[in-house]
Amino acid sequence: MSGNPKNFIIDAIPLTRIPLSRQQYFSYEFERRLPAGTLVNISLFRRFLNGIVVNSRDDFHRLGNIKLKKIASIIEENFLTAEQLKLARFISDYYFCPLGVALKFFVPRRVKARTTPLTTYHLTQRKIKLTSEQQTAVNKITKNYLPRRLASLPASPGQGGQAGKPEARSYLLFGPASSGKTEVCVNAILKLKIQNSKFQFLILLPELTLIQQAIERYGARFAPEEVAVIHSKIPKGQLYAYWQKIKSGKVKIIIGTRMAVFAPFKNLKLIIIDEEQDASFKQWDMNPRYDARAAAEKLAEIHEAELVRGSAAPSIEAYYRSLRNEYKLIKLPKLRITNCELRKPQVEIVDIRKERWIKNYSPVSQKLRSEISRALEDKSRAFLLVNRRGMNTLTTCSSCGKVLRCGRCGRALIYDTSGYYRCLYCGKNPDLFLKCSHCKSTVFKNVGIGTQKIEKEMEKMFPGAKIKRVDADTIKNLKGLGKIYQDFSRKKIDIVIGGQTIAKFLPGARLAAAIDPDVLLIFPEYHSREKVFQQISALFSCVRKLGGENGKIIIQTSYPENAALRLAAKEDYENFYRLEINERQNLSYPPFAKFIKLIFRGKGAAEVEKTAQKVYNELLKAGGKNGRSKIFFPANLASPRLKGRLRKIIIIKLLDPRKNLPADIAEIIRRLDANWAIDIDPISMV
DNA sequence: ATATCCCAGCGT
DNA sequence: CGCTGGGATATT
Repeated sequence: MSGNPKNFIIDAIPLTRIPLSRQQYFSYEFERRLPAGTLVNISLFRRFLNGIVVNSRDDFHRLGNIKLKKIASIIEENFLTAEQLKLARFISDYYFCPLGVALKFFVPRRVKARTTPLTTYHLTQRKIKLTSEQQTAVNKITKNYLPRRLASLPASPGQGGQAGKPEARSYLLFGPASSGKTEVCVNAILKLKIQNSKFQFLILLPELTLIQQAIERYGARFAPEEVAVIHSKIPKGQLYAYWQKIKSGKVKIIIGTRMAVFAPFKNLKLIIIDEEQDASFKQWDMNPRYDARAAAEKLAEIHEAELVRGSAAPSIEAYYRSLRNEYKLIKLPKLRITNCELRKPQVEIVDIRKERWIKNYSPVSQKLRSEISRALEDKSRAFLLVNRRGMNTLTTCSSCGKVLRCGRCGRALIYDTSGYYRCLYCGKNPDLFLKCSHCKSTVFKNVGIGTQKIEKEMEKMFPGAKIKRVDADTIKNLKGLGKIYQDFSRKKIDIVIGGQTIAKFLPGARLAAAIDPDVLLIFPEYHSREKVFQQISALFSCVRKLGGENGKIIIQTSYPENAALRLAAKEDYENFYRLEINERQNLSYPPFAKFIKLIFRGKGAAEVEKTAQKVYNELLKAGGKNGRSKIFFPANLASPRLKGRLRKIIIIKLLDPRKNLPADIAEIIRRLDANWAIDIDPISMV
């Protein structure tokens, strides 16, 4: 007989991967109850690891001879808050991630900080008088500051609203570049801070590059010890110190990237998601593949906090939801800056095809070239936006310029390393000897301009100019970033070449140009047009930062008639939205459908083929019944081989995104082993 | 993470 | 029949 009634059974989640098909907790013996959230050390199959207590119960006389191991040691009682446990559960359930893996992200490495953080702020506490529109926005955001129970939100993001109207506690703050969105947020925070000095505020940013200016704008209003900065480059010890100060309530404002949602907030009252449209909020490369925007929404629900999504070009999903009153839409008027009226930047769409007629084969048009040299003469600066996606080639017909497209699903065909043209979306491989569907030509051109190519071109064209290419390598450390910022401000750099985030990071440029938005425009993704719109909108914010100066924007393209480009050039978001939402509805894309991406990674081609086929058949059987979902045949990826393993992708499209995932499909996904990557609401489908 | 079990393939 | 290696499995 085992089991001692005087003891207690403690259920704990080991911080490791337990297959989703199994129970996520394991039971141990201990002489007293332990509060949920306690960090313990437990033995699990001949090794010791950390775990989180989720439940304690009385022991009982266990049948058979079931022996439980003892909790090895208690590291810290009440280590995780009840709110953190709730959020971890949500992430685990919604994103099909083992609970122990999700919890890992809530547990920082418990090490002493080597140095005390010494953050210096540019204390530019200039008092700016808000416009009446801005003041109204502040009032709207803060009017609900008293805790009020929220009619239960939909359990999962992107699932639309309830029949009954929920209290507006989520806002979409929509205003063009320099319309004062940050001022509104700062003032909302200050107002709430006066109401109750214990309130905590969270500012989420999509990328590291944007952290510093957020610290300057938000952090300056708080004492240095009330500010925490959370991102992956913060040293472990310092991160842990911040974690403790957030938990104790000492820290009042938390500025960070997506991982900041895991912090142990004590009295969270307002969450601001800046650059709401940015896809970097979604973690796509490892578990949990969560979207910080969805997590923040859950976090706001758990803490009964206000949530503000801010953007100059909101995501289609957010705007859609605001029109359905799931978010309250707050619009700031165009072209108004706090103290001076701005002239609209001159925007020019340059038809790059005409360059070929005048025998210019450079990726830089005559027009852009002359604008750059004019900028150099004026000693003003230029920013050239090059999509890093340029690595991916797409193919155009050399004689008519049409993009090669898949006959089955209409997406652009991509030249594969194996030497064939493929549709990476639906897996169809067209004929070996392709003909252009339009003009029957068999001569194609693989398109793709990278940052290096433009850098070389600039060196050739402007030998005296100071040129800086900013890409992933440069962003690796914060010091390098700071240097670029300073060099650019002090005019030590004339031309910067980089991606979209650099446009938002830079202190502004007189000339901003999109070198090749076409790559993005015809990229085989349902949201490619949305991305293009966002990129052009980033050029506007880059140029606007120079205050009253008259800026210039150049967009190079082979599709000057393209509606997304033309509306972006006019900053006409509403019409772009109308166009895009119709397309999404007609073709059943988000927010009218929901995608799930399953990727299998294996060694041998036969095994990969077989496994993918098997799961595909199971899914077909489960989902095919009611016509509510569509399962795409296992396809190859843009890079079929990765880290020596072959890969196959299965896309599930749920046609009724507001309904819960069908139970039989969920069950199949739960049974997939560790060789499968599960991505709910994926950003990319290739 | 890793001991253990199971099975295929091989040699005697 | 026994030995070996590889792969899947379970973990309180």
